[in-house]
Amino acid sequence: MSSDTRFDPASADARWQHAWDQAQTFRADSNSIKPKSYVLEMFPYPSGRIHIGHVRNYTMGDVLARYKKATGHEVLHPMGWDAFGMPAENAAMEKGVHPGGWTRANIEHMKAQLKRLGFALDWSRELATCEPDYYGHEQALFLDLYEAGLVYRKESEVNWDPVDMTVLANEQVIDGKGWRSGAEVEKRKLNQWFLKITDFAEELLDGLGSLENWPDKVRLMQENWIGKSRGLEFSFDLSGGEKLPVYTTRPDTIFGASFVAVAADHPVAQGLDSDAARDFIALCKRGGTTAAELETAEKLGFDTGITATHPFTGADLPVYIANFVLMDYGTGAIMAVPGHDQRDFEFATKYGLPIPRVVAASAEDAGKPFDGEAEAGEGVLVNSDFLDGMAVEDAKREIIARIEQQGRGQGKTVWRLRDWGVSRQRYWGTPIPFIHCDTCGVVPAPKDSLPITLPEDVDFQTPGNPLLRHPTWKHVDCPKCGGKGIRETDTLDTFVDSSWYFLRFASQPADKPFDKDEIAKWLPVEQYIGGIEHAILHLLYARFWTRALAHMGQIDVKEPFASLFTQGMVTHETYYSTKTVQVRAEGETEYRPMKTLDRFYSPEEIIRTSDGATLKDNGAPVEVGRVIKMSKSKKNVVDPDTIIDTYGADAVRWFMLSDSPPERDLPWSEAGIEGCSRFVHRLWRLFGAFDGGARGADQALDRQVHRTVAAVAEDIESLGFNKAVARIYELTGAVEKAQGSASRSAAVRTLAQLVAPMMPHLAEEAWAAMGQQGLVADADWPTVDPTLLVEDEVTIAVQHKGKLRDTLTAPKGAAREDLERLALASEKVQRSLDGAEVRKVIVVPDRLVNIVT
RNA sequence: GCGGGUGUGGCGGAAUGGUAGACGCCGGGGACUUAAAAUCCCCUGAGCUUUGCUCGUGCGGGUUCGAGUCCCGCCACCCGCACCA
Repeated sequence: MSSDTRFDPASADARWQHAWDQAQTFRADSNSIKPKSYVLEMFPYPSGRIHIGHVRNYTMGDVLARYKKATGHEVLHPMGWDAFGMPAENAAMEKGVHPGGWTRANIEHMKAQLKRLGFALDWSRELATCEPDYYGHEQALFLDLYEAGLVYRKESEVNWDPVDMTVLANEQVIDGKGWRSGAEVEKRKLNQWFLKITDFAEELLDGLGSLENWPDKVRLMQENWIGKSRGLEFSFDLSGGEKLPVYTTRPDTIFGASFVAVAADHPVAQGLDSDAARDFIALCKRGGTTAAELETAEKLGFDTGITATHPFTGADLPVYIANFVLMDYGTGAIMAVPGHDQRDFEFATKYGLPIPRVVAASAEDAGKPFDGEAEAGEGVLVNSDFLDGMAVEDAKREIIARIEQQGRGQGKTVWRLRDWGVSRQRYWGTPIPFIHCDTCGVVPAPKDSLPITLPEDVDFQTPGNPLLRHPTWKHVDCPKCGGKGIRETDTLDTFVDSSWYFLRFASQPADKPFDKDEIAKWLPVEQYIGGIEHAILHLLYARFWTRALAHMGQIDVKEPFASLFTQGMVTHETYYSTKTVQVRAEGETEYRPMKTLDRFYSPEEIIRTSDGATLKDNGAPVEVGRVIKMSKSKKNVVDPDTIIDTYGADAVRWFMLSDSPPERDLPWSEAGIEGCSRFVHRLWRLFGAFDGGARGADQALDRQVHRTVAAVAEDIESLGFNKAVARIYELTGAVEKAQGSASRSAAVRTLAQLVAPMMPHLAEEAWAAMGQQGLVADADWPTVDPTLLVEDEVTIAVQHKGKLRDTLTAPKGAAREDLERLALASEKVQRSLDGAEVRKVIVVPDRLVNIVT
């Protein structure tokens, strides 16, 4: 081949993508006798266009999948669409398009975009969760869970927009108001469907221990989320004569309780008969329902006038309604210990309640005042009668024992984890397969009536749930009594869809969700890759769903993802212009100029130089802002199609793998992708210099080639792509410098194989041009000769006073005494020593000598 | 607020407690060219009294012969918080 022919990505990409399709190179065969490897990336929501973050995610998985194939595995690497969800309904409302049409058009476009990147995917297993042949099986599984007693209904609160007559997602509530209507959001109670994830709390917690190949941080986050805590539940006697059960994880601090607080929904609060109390409860109901909002909101309380008797001191403690107490956790009522809980501290400060100290560093500190905040740490008990002097843990045990003796309560394990509410009052989701009948109650739909499909003729121009107001859809006969019934009009949370898609990828019979034996062949997923934002919800729900199916005997796997990797985001600089406005602060008479943000510009609108940026249109300078996650509102996005057009798929893929460690954020830069593109062409020139007939050996080069093959393999297996990239750069430089020889020719061919998982199009082109047989995608990973990995000479660092003074070369495995002698003989070392007395010499064989004076 | 993470040159980053800055980008200088692009070569943490020395991994302490790495205390930024996916 001619080395002056430039590599043309546009034609090569299409040619090889077509060749892989034709040969069905990436089709996974369940019946293969090879060891199986299931590589999976989190499937995308079809929002319209592939985001650069997807490109990064899927490129990582692709490199691993191609490498696994080269190392003799039968690889399952599928792709599909998490196709239900709110954006489709938003599009329907804004543009008047049907959610299904919008979603399917998006899928088609995004599939074409993924194909352009040359991913080694088995497209024959593609699935979309919005199609009845997927969600029909999901309905069947939901009915199975119901049979197993894992599904139930209960009242639960939602954000209600009184103008749009609709339930709002948390993200649709902005400052307590509906995002579209601007109306004040209310909390409203609805009967909703729940999955009993709490039945599996202990299992899900214990199971984390077996997930050694999950990041510690994700395991920790799930552990905290499940939140197992040992505490005490006991009852206060109220002034009205009733008993008020409270739950606390700090029973040791009971002598520090200075008031009692209940949630706004608590019966004690609801039972109050005064306008002031009702007003306060209404106030609590405004605003969002999220934990973050509740806990950052200003602490507010209402004194009910009721008092509670302290079980040991007999003191009367005031009972408040407090906006930071959650009805869903514990008993919905707490004993408040302001000295040792920050929320209680803030509340007590605001309402002038006492803040006694009951834990201190030592007994002498019993009278020490608080320094503006609660102290939640360890210490010994003080001012606590019979607990004085005890450590926190001992005091907990003691108080639980006493309360149990009194018959007033008991030690109790409480979980933070709550049951999973799966009801959504929306159209674009899986219909929940139940029928409401006046005589029979809630009746499961018969399995042979599945799939219960969504009606197509819906409109989104009127407020409210389209399923609820559809003229015919919900009317159906009761399967039990044959009388008039009404379909459930709630649909399932889209997290349900993503809780079993990895099973459907592995096995997709038409008549059932999956086949048990086929699941056993592929699961668990060997490597799962996705964003850290899914660390808790998606991954916990998928683990739960898998365990629930195993519990019912439908599958034999308990943990779906053997190894998890969470990749970082793709970020980009922001560009913006400023304008000067005249402002006047309240009370000031003069206006003064203030610089403020005018608008953001997209990277395509500007020219970036080393010291700034200017507008393409008129050369006006713009500000270069922080490097942040790409987002449409900040306009700092790059479109994968555009960059593939310009640089080709391989340069884009290479960029995704270069520099930044995969778990960290990757800053996109024009200069960076230019550099990658240059490297693609540089490699192409090197491949052009392949000479199959060259003679002669170059042992140093052989060694480096084998070292690099071994290292790159290790790097890919540990997903250290940036390190693999650096090693390939190094080897490329060495091969370029080497004289012609058989070693060099072999090195060039090996290099093509090393880059094949990362730059598959270039590699195929080179492979063919070198006259190699078949596709490089089908070729075996180069073998490593272990004898070539052993070094015979090493560089020894010589330190004096812990600082490097000299380096010397010594044979590998040289004796300590020899190294010491060589080090002391060094002229530079002698100069540094300057006659000082050598007190000690530390020798680390093959590494360094440190001389201590 | 609670939970989790990150912090090393101009930039992305590398470094089993053992030579800090591999590799890439940017920048500077040179070669080739009528010229440009492309390509190739060299230099590139800071400072200084420059055969070399000192400082330097967010900040302040500590352990160690030796700390980017381990320990304690801070700061800044990022992510999650149950109806976004």
